[in-house]
Amino acid sequence: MKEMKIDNIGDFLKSKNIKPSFQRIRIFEYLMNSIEHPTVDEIYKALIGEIPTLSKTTVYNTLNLFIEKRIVHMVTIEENEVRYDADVSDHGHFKCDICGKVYDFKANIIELDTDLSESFIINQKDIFFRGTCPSCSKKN
Amino acid sequence: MKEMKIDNIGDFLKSKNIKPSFQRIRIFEYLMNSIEHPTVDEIYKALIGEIPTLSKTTVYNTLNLFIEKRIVHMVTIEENEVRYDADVSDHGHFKCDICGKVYDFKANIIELDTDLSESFIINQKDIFFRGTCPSCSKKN
DNA sequence: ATTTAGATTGTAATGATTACATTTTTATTA
DNA sequence: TAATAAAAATGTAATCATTACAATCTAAAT
Ligand SMILES: [Mn+2]
Ligand SMILES: [Mn+2]
Ligand SMILES: [Zn+2]
Ligand SMILES: [Zn+2]
Repeated sequence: MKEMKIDNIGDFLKSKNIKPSFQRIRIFEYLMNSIEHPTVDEIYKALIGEIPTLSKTTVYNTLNLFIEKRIVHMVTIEENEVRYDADVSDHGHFKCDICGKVYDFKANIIELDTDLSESFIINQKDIFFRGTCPSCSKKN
Repeated sequence: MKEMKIDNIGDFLKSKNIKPSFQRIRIFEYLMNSIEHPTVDEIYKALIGEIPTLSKTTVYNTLNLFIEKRIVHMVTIEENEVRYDADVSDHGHFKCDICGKVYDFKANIIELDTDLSESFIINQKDIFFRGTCPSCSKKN
């Protein structure tokens, strides 16, 4: 879930040099209001009722465009499928190995101390934790 | 590449409650001596010459067992395929978006400041950076 | 109205991973 | 040792996410 509310998604897309087609607006809106980092399949299933002509390929194309324009991040914490996130601010992801749910958390990635030399150009920083979430550990 | 050298892989596997079959020893040895975080396919192709009866399924089964026993980590920085790492110490991965190479780097993950509550049980911490590596940025 | 670029779609292909049944090897016990 | 049981290894086929590619549609520009 993107924290900063965007009032007009069409204008926002235009400001990023993306033509705001109906499908693109709805896909971004859905992603922006999701908390669960949906997969392509989940996005497709959520919108096919409202946009009966939507194809999965369009969802793929749109998300790849959003990633290229840096308004969406790929989340690869899952092994076999990619998830997407409209919150491109620095934050970490926690995946519960029991229930599979993915949680956001704040992390001070900028101050993280590494031995990477200056000559590495860093475009994206991701932090993934795995373990057991509070609600799953309570059940034991 | 695992920094701490293991002199006898059979004994090491036994100490982790893993029966040291020939295939398991060779797969772990290959992973331990690799620097490139190989995929299942790369491991299979590297060993099929020496072990002509090896099947890809065995590589999958073996790696899943190693992960369960916590002597190998999954590296999901790639979108469509999982990579594996016999170095289970805390370190980060940098993927070059140009040449696709994956680099290790040291990172002080333990001191990373997060707002995750105490009730999250963390089993694994991963840090992934993306960008352009020095040798690729030199070419521009 | 014509042209052109971009947007959308569908079909088929690819490629990673898993399910499952079978065979082989190893360990245990009579 | 021989019989039995458990674990390891294998192969085939299925599943599923993703991509390639060609075709169609839309909307803006001339
Ligand atoms: Mn997130
Ligand atoms: Mn590594
Ligand atoms: Zn959980
Ligand atoms: Zn590079």
